[in-house]
Amino acid sequence: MTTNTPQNRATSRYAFKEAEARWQTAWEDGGCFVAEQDPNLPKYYVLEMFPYPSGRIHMGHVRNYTMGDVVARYKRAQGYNVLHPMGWDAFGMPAENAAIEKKVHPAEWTYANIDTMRRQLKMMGLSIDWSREIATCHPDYYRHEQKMFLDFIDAGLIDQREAWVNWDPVDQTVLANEQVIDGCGWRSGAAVEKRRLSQWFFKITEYAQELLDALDTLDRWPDKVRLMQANWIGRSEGLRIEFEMEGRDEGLEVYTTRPDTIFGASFCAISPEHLLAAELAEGNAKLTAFIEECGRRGTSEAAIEQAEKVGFNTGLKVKHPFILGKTIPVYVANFILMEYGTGAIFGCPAHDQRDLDFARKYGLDVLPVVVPEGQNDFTVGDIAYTGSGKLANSEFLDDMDVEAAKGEIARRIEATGSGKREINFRLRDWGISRQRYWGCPIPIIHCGDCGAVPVPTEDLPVELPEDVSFDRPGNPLDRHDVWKNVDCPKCGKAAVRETDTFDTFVDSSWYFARFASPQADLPTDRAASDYWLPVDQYIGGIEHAILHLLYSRFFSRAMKKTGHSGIEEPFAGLFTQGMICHETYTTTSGDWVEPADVIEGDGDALIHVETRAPVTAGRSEKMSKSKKNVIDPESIISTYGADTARWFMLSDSPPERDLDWTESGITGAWRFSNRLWRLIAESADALPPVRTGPDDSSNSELRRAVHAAIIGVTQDLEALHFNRSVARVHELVNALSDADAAKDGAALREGLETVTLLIGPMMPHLAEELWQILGHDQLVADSPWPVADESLLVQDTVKLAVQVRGKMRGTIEIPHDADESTAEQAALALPTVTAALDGDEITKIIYVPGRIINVIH
RNA sequence: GCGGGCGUGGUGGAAUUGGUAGACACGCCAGAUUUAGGAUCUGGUGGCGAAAGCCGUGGGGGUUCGAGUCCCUUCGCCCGCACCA
Repeated sequence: MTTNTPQNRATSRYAFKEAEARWQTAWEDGGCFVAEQDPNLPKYYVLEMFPYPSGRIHMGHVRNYTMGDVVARYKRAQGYNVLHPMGWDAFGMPAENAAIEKKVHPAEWTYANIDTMRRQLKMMGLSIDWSREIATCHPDYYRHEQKMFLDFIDAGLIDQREAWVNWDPVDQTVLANEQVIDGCGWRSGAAVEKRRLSQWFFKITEYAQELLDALDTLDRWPDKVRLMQANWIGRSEGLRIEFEMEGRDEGLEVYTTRPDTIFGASFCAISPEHLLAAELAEGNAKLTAFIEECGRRGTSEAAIEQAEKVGFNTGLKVKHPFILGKTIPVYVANFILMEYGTGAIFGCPAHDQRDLDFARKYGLDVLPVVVPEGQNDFTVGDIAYTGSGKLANSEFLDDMDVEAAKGEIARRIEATGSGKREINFRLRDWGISRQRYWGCPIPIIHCGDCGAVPVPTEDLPVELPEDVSFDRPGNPLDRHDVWKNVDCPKCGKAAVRETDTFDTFVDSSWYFARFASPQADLPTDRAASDYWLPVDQYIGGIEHAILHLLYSRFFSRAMKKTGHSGIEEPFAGLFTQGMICHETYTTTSGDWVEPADVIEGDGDALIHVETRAPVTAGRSEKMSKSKKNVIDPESIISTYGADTARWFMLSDSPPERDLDWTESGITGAWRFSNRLWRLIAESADALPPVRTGPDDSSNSELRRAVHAAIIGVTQDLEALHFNRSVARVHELVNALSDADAAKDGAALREGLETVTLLIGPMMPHLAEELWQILGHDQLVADSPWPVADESLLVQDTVKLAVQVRGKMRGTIEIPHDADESTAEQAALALPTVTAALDGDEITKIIYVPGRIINVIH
């Protein structure tokens, strides 16, 4: 203790380094944040998306974990039994890239990163139960994942089939979509090919309807995330139609959501991956080349849809089902997805933009069959018409609206037996096979006789072999003969292990459940998970709005079906935070410059600190290493302290929006924390002693400010509006700074104690320090949240805005329960009002008690 | 291409959800003070105007007694798109 004599307090600044370390030790020694199951206490499970151990924490982590920590500490103060754990999403490609580039084993690299990042997170003073830490790359974690996979197989939730991948012929490896740049492998530069590989799938599509319906129950999720998931699931009601093909026995099955436009059909198109395309390509070199060319695109939907729409006329024709004698050409087209519907469509160019682009390119007919109300001479140019209207050029459908026409076509098609109504989903099954080393091994053994045989439970875990090298292309598991070659568990013959590993999304789809019982022998301890689950507040980046969250929702259902859990929805509350941005700097030659290397030269011009070359400030962008606009959290915490960093993260920017990192922002937070420390350290000795009984303080104005702040901060924290709670704390501190310790001692003590408790979740170290200075022995971490005395907030009079014809003309102060005539009289007595009326007759007066009075003339 | 979001002073943002636009903070201006500190304190600060006042929430239009908030339209920027995590 160095700061506790009055002299020191008055003259020194807050010694954050020493204090933060001291309070972190106090929390740890007291076991403050160790969560224990207690059925008598209401639980609250706060979880932030766990980090990938990429090396060091970044500002996005600081923001994410600060917000979660505020919620955790606030809920703890409110009397909840809080679970707030931390772990590592530790499998993934960067570890393998490091192995290739830096010759370090993925495990070694990963665990070293975890050590660094754990140490950095601990510097932040988070209220985390570190005894529950898990890492997904540890066999103690992934053995349970393998067990659940086997249970999922038994429950019929798993499928094995072929699927397309991006293949790099030089690196002999499968590429992620992000590794395909302009159709070439990111490392080798070789043209990417598409290959079909046998892969494992989770049958998430069986839950499509349920996952869609249950979105309505997630009332503490952002609407936009629910909407994005609903669109992703993409339920559509349409019609499957079989067209007769000329000169062939079998028909062509297409799926359409616009059967009403069938009279406008001018072509059919099938996916390059369609079986018919493959059949026609045999002995047709041109078509084969076309299909191969399509295969050189990436597999991503964005790449497919953005590519210019091209097709290949197969020469085949189908018969129009309703126009006798009319035939329609069949194309193979690059924009048809095999995964959706039947992999074949009929194109009606007038009413679908993609079809229109295609038709214009190949000179196909564009016949409008839906005409907007009142436009009889309607034609389509370069923009397809997708709105409502009346059917035209469509024989028996003419003059119907779109919905009626859809129904009529469906009825007629079904009557002929050439098709049926069908509900389709855009959602595809979740392919989980990854041809990589650093992931959870898929516990399957392939036997020539028995096929794919699950590894028996007693043989789990299937551990990754450690003696692997990355000096050759391809998956090291594939060439690890000792690990790979095993006996078939069924028949005992020589067999080989599955060398694919799980998608890392599998790891992150159930970690929240593992935190409830991280040491359990089974994947979950049901008593623990039944108590703690679901997660009450989940916090993370918007970039996970779809995949991670949807997969976790599926996994919860699968775990319920297999008895591993009792819940369907994993995350009762969800909050998605914005990103951290920073100004970018470039030299005249366009190279990025780190903020730390930029200084002001002569005048205001920016220059490079060493080369003195001129530097241009660019727009603020998401912090990224490639743009060199990152600020290292550890250096910020060392310089300003964890509390200052946390306070800045919470200030100003609404948490769901992007936050601009600025030097002035962090120094502003730094000054505020010192100002608050000084305010309390300097007045502590002049205050009356710690209260023991009811408050009898007299300064009601000050007390009103204090209790209004309690209500405001509580509401704002409850709504996760951290920036507003920060503003309210500022307001309270401003009010307290104006108070006189000699005159309003008791009220001031109440106010200072209150503000200390209110900042507790946000600046926990400083709060402990101030609480001690104010004479308390107990930790803030163990203290209850302040409760407002609402009776102090009742005011006798209210200030009312007075408008004349909606224009603000002044204010009046009247009793809060004043009747209309009192308010009117007061309003009309205002000189600004009489001036604005200018003698006109009043036609109407609108009086909204407590809000406004509006005089109309 | 499809889907989603955002736009308010010099800056970050606030606005009880249709009722006094700009809380709070940064910056800036003026002053004070000093143990010269990553200072502190006091006052001012949306724009135009001497003032009265007028104008102001990306642009245009509409609904309403009243619109930052609701509707239509338009522009700009950002995010996601299934093997990144």
